[in-house]
Amino acid sequence: MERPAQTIFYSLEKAIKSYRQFAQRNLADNGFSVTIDQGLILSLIQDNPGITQQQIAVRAFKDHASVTRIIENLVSRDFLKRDFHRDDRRRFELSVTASGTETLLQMEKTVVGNRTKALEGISAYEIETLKNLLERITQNCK
Amino acid sequence: MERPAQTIFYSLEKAIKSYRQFAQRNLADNGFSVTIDQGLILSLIQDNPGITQQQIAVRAFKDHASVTRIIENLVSRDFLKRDFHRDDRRRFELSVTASGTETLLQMEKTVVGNRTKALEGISAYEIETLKNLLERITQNCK
DNA sequence: CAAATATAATTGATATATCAATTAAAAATA
DNA sequence: TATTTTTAATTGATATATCAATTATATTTG
Repeated sequence: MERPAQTIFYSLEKAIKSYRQFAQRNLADNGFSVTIDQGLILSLIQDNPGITQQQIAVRAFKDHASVTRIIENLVSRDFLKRDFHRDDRRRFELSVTASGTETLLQMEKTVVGNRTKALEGISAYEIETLKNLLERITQNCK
Repeated sequence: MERPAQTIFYSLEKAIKSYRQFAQRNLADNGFSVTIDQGLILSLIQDNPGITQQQIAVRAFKDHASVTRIIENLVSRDFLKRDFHRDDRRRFELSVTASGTETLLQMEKTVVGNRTKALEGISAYEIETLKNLLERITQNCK
C-alpha cells in the first residue's frame, strides 16, 4: 500500500494545516483573540443577515453542534448578539455587535495579508486549476 | 474583502473535510473502530520501527500533545504496545500488537478503495500538479 | 383538528488541535 | 563534575469535530 506520506491527501492536510497555523499565528501576533473559525462565522453573519445556524453550518462546512458552540462563545464575548426570531421560535436572530464589527474591520488587513502571502508566486490560472481539482475531489467523496 | 466562500482556502477545507468524512464513514461502515488518524499513526509505527513520538508528530503533521493522546488511546485498546526504551528513558519503544497488525491488514482494502474513489477521473498528471501547488502553499506559510 | 413528521437548535460523549507549562532524563559545557 | 541547556513526553486549558440523542417548535397530513 502506498505510504500515507506519499498520498495527495497528506499534501492536502499539510497545506491546510500550514495555512491555518500561519493565519492563526498572524492573528494572535496582531493581538486578535478570535480564531479563524470564529472570524469566518462572524463574517458570514455580517454578510448574510437573517442566516440560520443550519445555513452557517453548511456554508462554513461545519457540524451543527460546532456552530452552536462557536456562537455561544462569540455571544459570551460580546462579538455577537442572539435574539429570538419573530416568526419562528426555534430560530435565533443573529447579529454582529459593534465590537464584532470593529474586530472584523481591524482583522481584514491581516486576513488579506495572510491569503496573499500563502498564495505568493501562484498564478490566477494555477489557483483556478487547484480549485477545480479540489472540487472534483469533493464531488467524488459524496 | 473577498468572501471566504470564494477563496481557495475554502475549497481546500471542503475537499479535505469531504475526504475525511467519506473515508471515516466507510471505515465505520466496514466495522472498524479506528479513526483515520489512529490508523495513520498505527501504520507509521509499523513501517518505522523505533520511531519516536516526536517523529510521529512531524510525519503525521500533528501536535505532540495529540500524538500522546492518540497513542494512549491505541495502547488502551491493545492496538499498540508501549515499552520503555533501553538506552533513553525519556522515550518509549512503540510496537504494533498482533491485533493492531490484523486491523491494519483488514483496513487496507477499504483505505485503498477510499483513495481510489476520491481521485476518480483525476489523471496522474493532475495529481502531480495538485501536489505541487499544495506544496507551494505549504512553503509560503512557513 | 389531532397525530405524525420535519426542522432548528442544543446537549453529551469522545476524539483531536493548539498553546503553554511542567516533568524527567540526557547532553553539553563551564 | 556541577550547572545549564536540550530533548522527549505529559498535562491542563480551551476550542473544535463528530455522532447520537433530545427538546422545542413548525408543518404536514389523515
